[in-house]
Amino acid sequence: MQPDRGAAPAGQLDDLDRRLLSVLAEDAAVTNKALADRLGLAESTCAYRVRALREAGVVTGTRAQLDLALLGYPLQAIVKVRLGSHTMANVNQLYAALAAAPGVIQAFHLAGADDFHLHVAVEDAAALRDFVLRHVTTHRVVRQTETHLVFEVRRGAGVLDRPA
Amino acid sequence: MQPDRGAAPAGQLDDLDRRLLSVLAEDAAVTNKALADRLGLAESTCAYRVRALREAGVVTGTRAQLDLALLGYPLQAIVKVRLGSHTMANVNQLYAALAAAPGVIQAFHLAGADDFHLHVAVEDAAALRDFVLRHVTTHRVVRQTETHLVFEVRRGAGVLDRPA
DNA sequence: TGTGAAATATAACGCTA
DNA sequence: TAGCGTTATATTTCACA
Repeated sequence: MQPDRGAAPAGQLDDLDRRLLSVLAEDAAVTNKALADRLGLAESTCAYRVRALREAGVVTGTRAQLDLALLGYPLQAIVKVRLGSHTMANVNQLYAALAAAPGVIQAFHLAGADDFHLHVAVEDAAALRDFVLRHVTTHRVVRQTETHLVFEVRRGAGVLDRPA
Repeated sequence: MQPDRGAAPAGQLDDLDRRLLSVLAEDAAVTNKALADRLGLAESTCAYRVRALREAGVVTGTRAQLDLALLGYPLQAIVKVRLGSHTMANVNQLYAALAAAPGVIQAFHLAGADDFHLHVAVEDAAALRDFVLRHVTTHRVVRQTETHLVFEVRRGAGVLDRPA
């Protein structure tokens, strides 16, 4: 068992870690050499820190980002879902079903009047209607839905670009 | 519901492309060899298709996914924003400012009563109040905001797991 | 589709401030 | 203790046949 050489524990991220994560959050495919050069680090140091961040669970994975319009799903919407009954079994079961519905990008479980917000991508308006009728309102526990067209989604600044 | 054929990029996406994208969407760091093995392709063929998808713009990039709670931002919220004036200049300028605000993960521009939904991650309740007061309500064009705690966010099934 | 050269990643080590 | 430079080894990528 290797004694850890100060592997960055989850609670103590320094500014260097934040800059590393900031780059990786934008482009996870960057090579270790390029990353090291960009931050003025030695390659060995850079590789070590990145691995430590991975092992600490700060980096949970890497995902390819897709152009949904090019894939044939140019229409996006937010579907607000309100329940009639809030037993834990109802909520959990519905949440799983909604998240698994085809076309759902993200499913938010919220506090407030709306129980869930579904961010969905579909082919066209007809497909959107079909989605709601088929995968949302069919559940008996769903009392009400409200669907809003998404004009545009932008990635935000994220949490890393803060003043240290 | 038939997906219309007009929306596809230069090369039509076949079922193989969808399976490639499905894997890459879950783990962009998968090696070409592993990806080829998993789909029963030759490595060179697999590499060629992935590159073609990249060049076609279907894959727009790869991003590291971070554990926001471990980073020190365990609280997430949806901030609904309503405007008082909807001139194009107002909307565009505000949208840019909101998306650039620290802590914003995603910014949705919507049709309907709410103009924007901001998905934000913050340190605690005080930071959430601070975020709204400092980066949202300070803009004169903002008429009203409404903030909802996010219990949980789940990744949805996405658009690729549909019946072909 | 297959192959081999070049690039890259990984892990270990001693050294330095 | 954290960073650096180096080494050796394994793996991956990419152009070309």
